[in-house]
Amino acid sequence: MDGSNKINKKGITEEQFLKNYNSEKYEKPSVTVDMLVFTVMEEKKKNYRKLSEKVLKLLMIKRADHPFIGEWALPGGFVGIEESLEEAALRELKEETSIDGIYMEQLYSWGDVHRDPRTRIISTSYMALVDSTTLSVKANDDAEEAKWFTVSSKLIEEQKILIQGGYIVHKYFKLSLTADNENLSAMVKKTITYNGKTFKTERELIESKGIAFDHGKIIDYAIERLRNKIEYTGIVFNLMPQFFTMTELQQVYEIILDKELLKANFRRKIADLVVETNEYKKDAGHRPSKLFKYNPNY
Amino acid sequence: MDGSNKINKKGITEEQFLKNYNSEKYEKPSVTVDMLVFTVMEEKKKNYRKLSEKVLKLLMIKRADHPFIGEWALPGGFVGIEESLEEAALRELKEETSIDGIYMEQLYSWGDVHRDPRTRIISTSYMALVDSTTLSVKANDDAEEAKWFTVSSKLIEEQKILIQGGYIVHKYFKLSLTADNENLSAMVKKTITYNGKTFKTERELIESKGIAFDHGKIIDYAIERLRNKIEYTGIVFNLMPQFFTMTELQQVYEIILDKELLKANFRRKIADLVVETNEYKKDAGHRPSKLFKYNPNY
DNA sequence: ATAATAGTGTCTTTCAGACAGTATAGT
DNA sequence: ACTATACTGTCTGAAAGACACTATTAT
Repeated sequence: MDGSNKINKKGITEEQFLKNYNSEKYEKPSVTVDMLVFTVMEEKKKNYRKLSEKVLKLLMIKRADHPFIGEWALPGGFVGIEESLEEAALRELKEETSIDGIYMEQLYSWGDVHRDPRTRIISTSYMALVDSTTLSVKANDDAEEAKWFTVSSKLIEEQKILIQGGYIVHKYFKLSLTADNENLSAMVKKTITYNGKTFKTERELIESKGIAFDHGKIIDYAIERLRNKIEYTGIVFNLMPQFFTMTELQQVYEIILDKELLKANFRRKIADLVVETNEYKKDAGHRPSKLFKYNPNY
Repeated sequence: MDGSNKINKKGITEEQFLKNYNSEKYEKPSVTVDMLVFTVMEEKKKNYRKLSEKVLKLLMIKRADHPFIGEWALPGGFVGIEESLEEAALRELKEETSIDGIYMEQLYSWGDVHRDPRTRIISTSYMALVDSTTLSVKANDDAEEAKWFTVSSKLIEEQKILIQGGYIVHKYFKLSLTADNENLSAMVKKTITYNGKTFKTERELIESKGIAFDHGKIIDYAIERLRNKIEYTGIVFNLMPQFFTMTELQQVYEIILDKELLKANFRRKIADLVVETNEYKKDAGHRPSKLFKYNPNY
């Protein structure tokens, strides 16, 4: 970048400096990426007329070795010395899911000193959103067991404590992951401190059942981000197939936001984000519904 | 966490496993933190009646050694093996500014392979917002020169290219940093790709004058985040003194959003975020204005 | 008196929330 | 005919945007 021949105080040029640079002076942490792969799947219908319900799913891997042997962890792995963070994340994603062109964004970097019992590990988490209709989870090479868990995070308690010149709010979120015979859970305590001047938000994992490392906290963070972003971006469409009905789209909003929406209002709100097609979904014992697709020109 | 005596396939217990764990199997990247310390300062008045104008400032350090010797960089440094990312960021912040209780949040982790010519370095950036009235930048210990630069980022060109089944949008942002006799700049190209299915956003530094490393890109990212967050959080108050007038608050919004706001509407919008006091600012050749403070109960 | 800012009132348009109504397939 | 869903219309109230008006100080 700086092609100059400038010298530093010791009279050394940049070329010489770089040749003699020793990055091993201090001990380095290890760096990993963790993937949060979300998708939406359908539960089977209860009767021929009813629509099928949708659920939010997260991909987890069963740990085959220490530490946390037998517990479930986010897919992920070490960042190679010759690959960027994003390349590492994409590589991990491809190792688990077979398709390309998946939406992915960086979430957060977790750097507590003792978050991994093996050694000092800093992990950057990435969230990926996939359309389950085009998805296939790869055969488990390394006898690695991968499974989709239904996820939900619910606020179960909130307390506000007044302190000198400010206050502290504690929010307790119960995270649940379920899959056929597996039931994992975690309790995350989110603390917002206002000291009369500035805010500080902290997340603490106060209980973790069957979820390895601090991954319960990471999952909770990801769900929060997903909830926020669905409100002001077109991020949902990454979870949808190319063609979908308005009701299907609304269902996805509802499971992510964890609340019911009014049909008429929902349609008005997202009208500009979609384009109608001439196709209809003629399926069950009721009126067929028009298929829509994403409107990228908005 | 898992106090069990489970053994893995090789018949090894967790205790033995951890004792024999060797984290040096693969070469590790170095990890640093970079601080983006923003504040708002006043330019002197033009006449006795006029209000002073406000400017957004960013703290930069002049590089005394290779690489990028003589150019300006964000304050930052290596993460110690026994400190968390956040502790490292707080330590760097304290080395530059003397006061505690500063608002700080993690922004993003930058992990391109060749972003630093010395060695492979992954950097996590943190944004800090400080109230300039209580601020003092520390004396420069290491003959390190620290300086506040006026920052601005402007969208100067936007082009949309239609491609097979989607489009690409290029946005060019011109970043300017100015301080007395220094004039730094960078051009950042933000590319949004829509391939008919998912979006991808990339940032590329296409020009950098006087700004070291990829810091131009990081600064641009931070300004975007600040602009977004000011709209839906109370983050601004970290840039304000305890007591302020409505006009002062509006000025801070205006310099961050880089657009003018209508007084009456602005006051209505933030009315619930502030509480009026009985104090007035009696200063210049015009009507005194009431002082407000932040309303933390909102 | 004047210049500059402080502060308020109100009109219009847009949007969110609530609810009620009509339409249409599959059995 | 019936059931479950598809789809539309409209009322209300809140909020955003635009603009005009009045109030108050230091010089």
